[in-house]
Amino acid sequence: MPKQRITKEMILDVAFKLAREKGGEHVVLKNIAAEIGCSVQPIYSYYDNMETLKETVFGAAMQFYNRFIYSRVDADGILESMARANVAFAKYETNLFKLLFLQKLNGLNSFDDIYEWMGDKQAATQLAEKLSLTENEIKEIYIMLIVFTHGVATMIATGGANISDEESASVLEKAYRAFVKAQT
Amino acid sequence: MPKQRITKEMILDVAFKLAREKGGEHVVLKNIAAEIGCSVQPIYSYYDNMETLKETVFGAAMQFYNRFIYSRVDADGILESMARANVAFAKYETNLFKLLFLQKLNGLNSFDDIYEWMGDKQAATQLAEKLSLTENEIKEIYIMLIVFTHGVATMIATGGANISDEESASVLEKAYRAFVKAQT
DNA sequence: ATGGTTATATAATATATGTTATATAGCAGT
DNA sequence: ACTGCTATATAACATATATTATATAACCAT
Repeated sequence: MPKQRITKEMILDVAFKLAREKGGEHVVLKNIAAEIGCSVQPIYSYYDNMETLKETVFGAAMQFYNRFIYSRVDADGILESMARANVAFAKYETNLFKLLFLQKLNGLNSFDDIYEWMGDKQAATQLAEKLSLTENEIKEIYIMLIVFTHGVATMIATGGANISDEESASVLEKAYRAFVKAQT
Repeated sequence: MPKQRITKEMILDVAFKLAREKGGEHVVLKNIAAEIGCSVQPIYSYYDNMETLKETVFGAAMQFYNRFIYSRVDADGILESMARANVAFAKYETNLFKLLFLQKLNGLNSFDDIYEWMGDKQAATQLAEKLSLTENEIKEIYIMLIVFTHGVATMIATGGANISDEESASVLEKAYRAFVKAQT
């Protein structure tokens, strides 16, 4: 049999690159094939249909997001750095941000779910000691800050992204301090 | 000439209803024609192309949004009621919320722009007296609350909308108090 | 070297959308 | 009643997408 010129990885890489650089709506058969320089058959030999390929791209985007955030988390100032990282993701990886957080539904049912879903429990415990607050109070602060951060991030992602990093960092800091102060 | 059976208003009404009840992506030629029970010609006789019709639908959605919000604004507690109204819009008019705030770009460049764009100046002046704060401090609170509200609204609109009105009202109230307290 | 397996290419098919061309038929004015 | 204008219908055309069918050609085993 002839050796394979196109691998499953090549297809996913190109599809992900399209999603990242042009937006999720550009992840279509002909664009992928054209970018690789092949026909549509290799794609169908690895993926049953476009649907499953797009799901794989979504998973890759989620993985990319997690690495992006964790690479920017700072041990002192966990919540603030995480908030800044999320806003940076919305600004510099706008297409992926939209794909992950503005299109797909993830079925949250309460704000506690948000904490479960996004929360980093270890960080919460550490911070409770540092600020000498209860874990429940930290949780409260965390949820409030996540919601606020998501507001900033969404506005940046949908608004054309011209708010400077300094300005968004400043507003995040204000929100964080306000939420901490409120627990007094 | 034969009397016209289909009016421009009928077309816009049906297109808007589709956007509201099924989502913006369902505003397509055949759906509109099918819903009215006519061919595609009347639509083209009133609108040059689908693009302009969709822009008109967007405008109608914006008008609907403004009425929705203003009908729920309460004279005492302007900011809180406006925040709750925005979250209610995201929950009960999810399709329109997505159309207006999660898809189109509106080109904001700074958070001051947000204030200019969304802000109700009169409310700000009144509130400044009531809380005996400067207008700049009110502006600060306003911007922070708008961002927070947008975070809640977006999470509800994209997350499947099962957070109760009480829970979201409670979290909005907390945020408002935190932002007011921070100006002390 | 030859034949068979299979990776890939080419091309056909299906569906959804928008747009335009042609046909029909209802009403106003004479 | 006839003529002509025009609102609407029917149908053709164009494009974009996914999917499937058929053809080709490269490589391994014999």
